[in-house]
Amino acid sequence: MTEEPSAAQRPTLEAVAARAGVSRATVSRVVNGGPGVREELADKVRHAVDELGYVPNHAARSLVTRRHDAIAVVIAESETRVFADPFFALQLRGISRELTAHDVQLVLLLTEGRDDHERVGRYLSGGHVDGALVFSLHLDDPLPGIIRRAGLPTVFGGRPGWQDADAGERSAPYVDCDNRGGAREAVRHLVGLGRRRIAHITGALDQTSAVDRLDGFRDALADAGPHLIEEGDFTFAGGERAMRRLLDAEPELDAVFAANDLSASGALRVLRERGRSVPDDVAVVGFDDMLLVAEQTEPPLTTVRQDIEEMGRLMARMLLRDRSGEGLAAGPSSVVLPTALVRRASA
Amino acid sequence: MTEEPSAAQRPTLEAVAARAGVSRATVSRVVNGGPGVREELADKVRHAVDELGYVPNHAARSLVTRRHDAIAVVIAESETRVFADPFFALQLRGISRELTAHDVQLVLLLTEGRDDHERVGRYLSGGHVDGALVFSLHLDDPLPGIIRRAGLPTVFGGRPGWQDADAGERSAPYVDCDNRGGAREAVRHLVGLGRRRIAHITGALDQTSAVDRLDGFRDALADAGPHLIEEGDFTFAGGERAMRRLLDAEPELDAVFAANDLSASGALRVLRERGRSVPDDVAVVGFDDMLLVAEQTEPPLTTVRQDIEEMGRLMARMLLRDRSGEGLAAGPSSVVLPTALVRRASA
DNA sequence: CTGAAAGCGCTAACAT
DNA sequence: ATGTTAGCGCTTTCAG
Repeated sequence: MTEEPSAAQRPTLEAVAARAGVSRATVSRVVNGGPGVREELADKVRHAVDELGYVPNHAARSLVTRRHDAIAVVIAESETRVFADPFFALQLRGISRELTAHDVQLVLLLTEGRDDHERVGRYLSGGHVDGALVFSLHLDDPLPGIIRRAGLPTVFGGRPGWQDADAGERSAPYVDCDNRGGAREAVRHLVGLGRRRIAHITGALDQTSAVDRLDGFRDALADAGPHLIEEGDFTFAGGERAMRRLLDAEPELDAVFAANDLSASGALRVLRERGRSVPDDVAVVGFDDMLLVAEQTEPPLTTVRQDIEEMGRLMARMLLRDRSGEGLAAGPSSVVLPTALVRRASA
Repeated sequence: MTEEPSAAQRPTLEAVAARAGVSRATVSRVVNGGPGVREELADKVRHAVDELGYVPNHAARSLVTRRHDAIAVVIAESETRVFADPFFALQLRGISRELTAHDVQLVLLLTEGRDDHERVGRYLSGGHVDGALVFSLHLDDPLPGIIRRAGLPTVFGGRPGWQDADAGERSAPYVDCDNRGGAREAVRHLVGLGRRRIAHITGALDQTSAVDRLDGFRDALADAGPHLIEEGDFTFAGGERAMRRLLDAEPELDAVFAANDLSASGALRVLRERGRSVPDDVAVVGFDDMLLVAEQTEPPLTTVRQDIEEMGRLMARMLLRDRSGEGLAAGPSSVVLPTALVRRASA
């Protein structure tokens, strides 16, 4: 009644050693692929391991090695966006793939606003994981500071917003796509189509991706009047709102570049409501190439593609490289991936 | 050069004890809220903890308590669906919320097909986590067996497909929504609208949710001819394909119930292509109430809502209840949540 | 109510 | 090449 019925006592290194007639150290060597064990003995050990169904105790191992073979993925995004947008899911998959290949576990930390930062900080400083992958920072986010103090190897997803000076000598490594270049290309495409009044629906401007895309827009259209730029927030509803304001301010507009596909999709909806045909009256370009959204809008969306899964994979790879002790000098400290314009029907 | 520059030696229980002038045992009691420590001493200890910035070493603790304060979330879904569908993201959020409240960590295990099952099984049996939440099982999935053998407390997301007999006396606890009842209600709604030729696009029939929804369809429409039922796979493309076949087989159909919103959305696209107006010519009902999809289709989708996030939260709660030793007799072993029809424009 | 001491299972020097 | 040994940091009887 008090005894745990199943989940019997798991065999220890000691038990394997006894069974194989060797010392614990030898078993440890075999299990961890250590060097210099006679093949004959190693075989015996492996047999004993199989027979007993031995699995190393991770806690005991961590206690001495101070490694955890686990990294944290922190998604610092609130309600609205995280899960309306398959973006994070794709990154997660990329990350998961890479980690799996290295037998490293993924601890997922979802934050729900500022209160959570403390909790996350505590966890990250708590020495439970070997590193962290941090996404979707906002400009005033306290997380980077917390992390730096914790001294935990970290790679950021998207260029962090703080000044490089703050970060000391080496700034934190990050992976991002070429937001500015992609935006520029999108707008140039619109210009090439002969559009003259091109508007922009921005993303949430407390994130560098939104700022960079806005910069790209301006690169291509230095003289765009302020009434052609309307702030959005990367959501569908934000896209709708922005599109309404744009149409009110500039009924003659003939193109719009939205900071992501979700807001482009909101814009499309408003354009339809207002009787503008796309792309005839108004051409629309998005950003992300989120298939679930871009392929299913009416009409399908011309957009700027970024390889989101690859970004995730890359982040994980950079973190693991760091972890394996290569440290400072190895490889570039940040990576910016190229984007590509994907033409569909909307522009 | 060889010294780790940051990440200095973290203080141990011992250090705190020395600082507070008490024994390790006392510090341990205070830190863990143990009973019977004089308030005066406890205060001293707490001060020392703060001054030193002491954080307990999790590995050391696990080693002796055999608890990990971590659970695994296993998503056993392949490429196609996991990340096309915000479904899992929502569940994850529900789970994360509940776990956070209990200071339990979430280890995410994404599988990529059968090869991965072994890896996941090994991890789950490896004694790294206190329990598991498992999603999206397919009928012939080896995972349940592996898990049962590992003797790990587990709650399934969605009714598992195996026969109860296999599972021994108590079958595995799960959380699901009332797929059958929801489907029935959807179809009755269509009938109430006066529709006479109602078709069904199923989900992937190796998952119980798809089978249950099909059963619900049949409950309401016992005499539906087989040419009115077309197999889909819960994807947009699957919905398109199925809709085409249905229209070919039964051009006169005036309604379709799709097993989820994504496939309903594919159906909508085909209906538009073929010049049928929705809902005038053909009424369409989906399942899930995935806002990203259902609110943005043209026209917006009438669908069956399930509270996905709540399902996640509930699963976590059930698992934690189990973990806290209440064991067998406490509470119902499975939960089926109600669904609700959400009327929009498509039916 | 508090302290002393015995491990939890494993790795990594250090011997041999 | 293999074995011996000393902890890693913590919880938990058991004495006092």
